[in-house]
Formats: sequence, structure tokens, C-alpha cells
Amino acid sequence: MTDPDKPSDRGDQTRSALVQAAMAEFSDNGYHAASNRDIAAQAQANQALIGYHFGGKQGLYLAVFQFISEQVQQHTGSVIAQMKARLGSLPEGEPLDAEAREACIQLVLGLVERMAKLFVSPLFKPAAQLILREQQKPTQAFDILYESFMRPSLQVVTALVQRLRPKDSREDAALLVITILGQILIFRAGRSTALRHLAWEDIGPDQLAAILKRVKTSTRLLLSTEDET
Amino acid sequence: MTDPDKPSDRGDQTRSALVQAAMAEFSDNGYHAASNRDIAAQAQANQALIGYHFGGKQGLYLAVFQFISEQVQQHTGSVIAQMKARLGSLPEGEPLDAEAREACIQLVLGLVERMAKLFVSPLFKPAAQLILREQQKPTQAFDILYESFMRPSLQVVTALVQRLRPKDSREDAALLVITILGQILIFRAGRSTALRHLAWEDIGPDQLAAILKRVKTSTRLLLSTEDET
DNA sequence: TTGACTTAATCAAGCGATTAACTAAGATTG
DNA sequence: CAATCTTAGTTAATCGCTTGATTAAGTCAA
Repeated sequence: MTDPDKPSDRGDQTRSALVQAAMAEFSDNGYHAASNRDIAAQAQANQALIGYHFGGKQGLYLAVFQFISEQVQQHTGSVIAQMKARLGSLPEGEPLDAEAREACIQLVLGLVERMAKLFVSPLFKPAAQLILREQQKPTQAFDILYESFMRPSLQVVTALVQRLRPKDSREDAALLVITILGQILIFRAGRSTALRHLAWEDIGPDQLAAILKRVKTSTRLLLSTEDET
Repeated sequence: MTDPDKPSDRGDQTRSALVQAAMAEFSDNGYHAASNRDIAAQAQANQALIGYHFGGKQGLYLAVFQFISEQVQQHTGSVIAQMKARLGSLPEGEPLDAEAREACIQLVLGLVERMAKLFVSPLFKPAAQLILREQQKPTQAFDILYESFMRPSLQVVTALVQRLRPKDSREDAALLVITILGQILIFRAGRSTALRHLAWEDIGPDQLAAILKRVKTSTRLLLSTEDET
């Protein structure tokens, strides 16, 4: 019964190893450049197992995005849940008092911090590259990403922002959320440019702290200031 | 002498056609997925001409980035020049008066507008995708991009920002510039997510106007507000 | 005629997919 | 109990096809 390293089925271990290897290979140079042979070799498995377990290269590709979605949800799920709870407990019709405003701002800043850490993490690099590529040429894989964690997160954050800036339309709030995200995303999407311009060799703890300070300051400012007309 | 559509050498036309076709093909699914045969076919040229004119696939790839660099410089060069001129004419040691501040802010907003238009333009889409890909795995091509137009632009904007926020260190200013850029970049790098969340089908003139309004408002705010400590 | 340019043909190498044969572990029999 | 069957997982080998590069022959304006 109590087997040491999970007896699970042999198949499960193989599938997992293939997905891990595939994520690395696909992210490295794209779907086409990754070869089933290389993926199998890196997973210490036979090439034909890709066909057996996933139906083929494309099936494996989609399985990678399933895996990524689960990973991200584990990382941000708790903050999103907190936001939903707070949103539900907010007085419905009327403006927020200072205390409630600050609590909401803290929630948004918390999510900003989590996402910044995720984007910058070396462990998340392969996944981030795959997500970025799907943004340029969305396939079926993008739907998996969007429905599983992007839509839920964006919706709840936007709702929160709209409570903080009651004069904003839903589109105004959504635009603000997107641009706040952009301030973080650029450290992944424009990584090399950012590093060179900042004369950083890498993004370590010190650099992450500097990024967070900048982005949190800006975000707080943007959430607190009503636009002039 | 006065030939209608440039007599130029046959070779020039072939090279140009190959570069254009290559940009489209490379951007579509990446370096490896693009085949010399497809590129040649789209350029209505023979496959072996790639070897003859560019030495091989990689040479053609680099030529594409030369071309992109020239394109971008034509698009943003004038604003950068204006900035350099303004920077030179600013009083050296002392804080700026309200008039000078506003002029500097307008210059930054002008660049923001140009870059937003560029990022969003369908014509620039292939180039943008190639630039994004080079950020994730920089090759020799990234050096071409960075040295030709990224470094000059970033340096002058950062210098301008530092005059607007004298308390900021050079790194503070650089960070602010990067995050402002991020607010624009996300509409290219995170295009699909942004479109879905905003319930936009595409980024047309109306959507571009909304983006510009949001980004310009935020940028002005960020440039004008000293950070609290 | 010269030299830049272009062409069709060919090469070895790598690709994704498929197949038939093999293994191991459970379930079903007599 | 043991012989047999069933099924999931795995393997090596092979298929037709496309890849980037090269080459020798050909074109064409100066």
C-alpha cells in the first residue's frame, strides 16, 4: 500500500515526464522547432509514446497548456478568491469609505506582486514564453489559458477597480487594468530591452524589489486619481 | 536614366522581395517553421537565391532585422531628434519652469503616441512579432535592433524624464520609462488577452483613441507626481 | 566576352506518424 | 493453485516527405 514514490500507473509518470519535456522544448524555439524525438529523449521515453498517450504532437502541445493553466491557478487562486469575497462583502450601491478603499487597493497590489513574481521567475520562463506566443497567433491552446485563469482574474480585478473609480465605465476600468498589467508584463515580454536599458545582468531579488516598488507606487497612484476631463 | 520604377539592379529587387517575404514567413511561426522554399515562392524567386544573396537562411534572417531597424528609425527618428534638441537647450543645473516642463511632457507623450500607433498597426505586426521573439531568446539580430534604435530612444527619453523628476536616480527614471512603455507594449505582446477582456474585435481608430487617452493620462500623471517615501 | 544573376536538379539529414512485436501486471478461468 | 487471457504500456524499425544547402548549367545586360 504505502509505496515510496507513488506507485501510480507507469503511464501517469510517462505522461508527466513528456509534458514537462515538451514544455521546455516547445518554449525554446516554438512548436515547429521542437521535435518529438528530442522531447522523448529529454523525457527518457520512446518517441512513439507521444502518439500513444497524446494522439500526436498537437495533442501533447495542448496537454502542456492544460498543465500550465493548473500551475498558474495554484499560484494566483487564493488572491482571486480573496478578491471575490471582498467584492461580495462590499456595500452595493454607495461609495467606499477610506478603510474599504485601502483594503481594495491592497488586494490589487497583492495580485500585482504575485504576477510580477511569476513573470520574473526563472521557473515560469518556459510557460511565459508559450503564453506570449499564443497571444500573437492564438490557437486552441489560448482558449484553455483564457477560460481557465485569465478571464476569472481579469473580471474580478476589473470589478474591484470599478468600485475604486466609480466614474469609470466598465471599458475605462478594463483599460486601466490592462495597462497596469502591461507595466509588469514588459519585464517578460521586453525582457532583454529592459535588462540592457537598466544595465541589469539578471532579475534577482534586488531587481524584483525595485520593480515592485515602481509598479506598486504607480498602481496606487493610478487607482487613487480620478481622470481629468 | 530616368527609369519609371527604379532601374536599380535586378539583384536589389530580388533582395528586397526576399527580405519582405522572409519577414512575413519568419514572423508567422518562427525561424524554424519558415522554409526557404516558401519564402522564395512568396518572393517569386528561386530558392537558391537565398544562398546566393544572403549566404543562407541565417543571413536572410539578419537582413530582415536590418530592414526592420531602418523602418522603425524612419518612424520615430524625428521625435527622437526633437527630444535631443530640447534636451540640449534646457538650462543645465536647475529645476525646470512650468513652461519647459510642459514642453518636455508633450515630447514624451508624442513619442508614446507614435509608439502606440506603431505597435498597433497591422503593417507593423510581422516586425513586432519578430522583435518580441528576439526578446525571449536574443540572437545577433537583437543587437542590431538595440543598437540601431532602442538604445538611442531609451537614452534620450530617460534623460528627459530625469529632468522632469530631478529627485529620481538614473535607475528610477529608467524603470519609469520601461513601465510606461509596458502600458503600450501590452497591446501587442498581450494582444489577444487585451482584446478579449475589452470585448474588442480588433484595434481600429476608435480603440486606438481609447488606448491613447488612457496611456497619455497615466503617463502625464506618472511624470508629474513625485513618489512618496 | 565578361561577370552578376538565376535556374533546375540533387544531396544527406531530420521530420511526424505508424506499425508490429514485446513486456508486465491483473483478471478470469479450469 | 496454476494456466490462460486481457489490456495498458513500451519498443525498435520503417514509411513518405520536407528541410537547408550545394552545384553545374544557363541567362542576360554592359
